[in-house]
Amino acid sequence: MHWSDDAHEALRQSGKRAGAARSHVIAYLDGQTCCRGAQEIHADLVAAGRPVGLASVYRTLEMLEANGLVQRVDVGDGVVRFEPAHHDHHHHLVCDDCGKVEQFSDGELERAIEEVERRSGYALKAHDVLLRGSCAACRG
Amino acid sequence: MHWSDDAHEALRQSGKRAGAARSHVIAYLDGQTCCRGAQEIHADLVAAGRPVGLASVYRTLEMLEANGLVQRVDVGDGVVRFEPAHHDHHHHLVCDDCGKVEQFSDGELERAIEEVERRSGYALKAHDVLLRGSCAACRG
DNA sequence: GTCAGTGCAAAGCTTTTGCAGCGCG
DNA sequence: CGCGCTGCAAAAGCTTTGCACTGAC
Repeated sequence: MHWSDDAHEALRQSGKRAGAARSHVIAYLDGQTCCRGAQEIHADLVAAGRPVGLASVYRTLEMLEANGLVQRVDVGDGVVRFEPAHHDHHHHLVCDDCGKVEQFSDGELERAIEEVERRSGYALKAHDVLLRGSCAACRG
Repeated sequence: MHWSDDAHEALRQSGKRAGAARSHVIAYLDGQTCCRGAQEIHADLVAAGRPVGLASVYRTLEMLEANGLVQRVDVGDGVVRFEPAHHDHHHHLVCDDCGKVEQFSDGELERAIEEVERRSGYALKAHDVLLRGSCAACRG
């Protein structure tokens, strides 16, 4: 069972119709390992010979986010990125020099966050951890 | 010793000149308890009868960030915020419903992050933790 | 056949940049 | 007095919105 199947099914059940643009965006996201921005998704799809309107990419991402199917990732460079809400929870490392974004995960960190969430008084829906610095390549 | 004194001193030592706009922005930030966006700073300064060009606010924030005097805070709403790089390290809780931003801090969380940083292979300069959800008021 | 989905283009925002002139050092 | 800081205005991105049309159901 792929994420794309879950996504299509969830949208169908919420009364949305399936169009070509949405299918292309969902298929594209399913093949990615980390977060992607709307412009990036649009450019890649056009390059792959699957022309999709930029507006449709934004609208699809908005819809996916509203249904909890993608998670918003903001690394602070003015571009909003999204990634499939997989089960393999992770966070991000950003290189301030070259802009590269990598992922990592850590159980101890998750436990600490859960504890904070419990005491916060908020009904929390998501959390993000962002580490910024210079990657090995840029340091050299 | 206020943060504003540190800021002025650090900028002076890095060969920058002091102008009215910069002084107003620094004084403003010194009186804030949490992060502020550039437009917000500009509007507040104008309202306070200290007219400052919006471009100067951006340029001052950029300069302060380059010198490590302010920390960038991005809560994912398309506005980049900044707050003085105080010694009291903290992170942020964002209410997705009303947009309110609060702060919190937790030693266990910091320890976990430090451990991840150590193993990352990056030369890390900063980290951020963002918790998103609904605050007590919006849940009611 | 209806109406949501799509694409294009225009508008809206925040942020950045160009440039003339003021003023700190 | 020179050069950096400032402010205005224009430009540059990313994102959103309006509108006519296509196509899913």
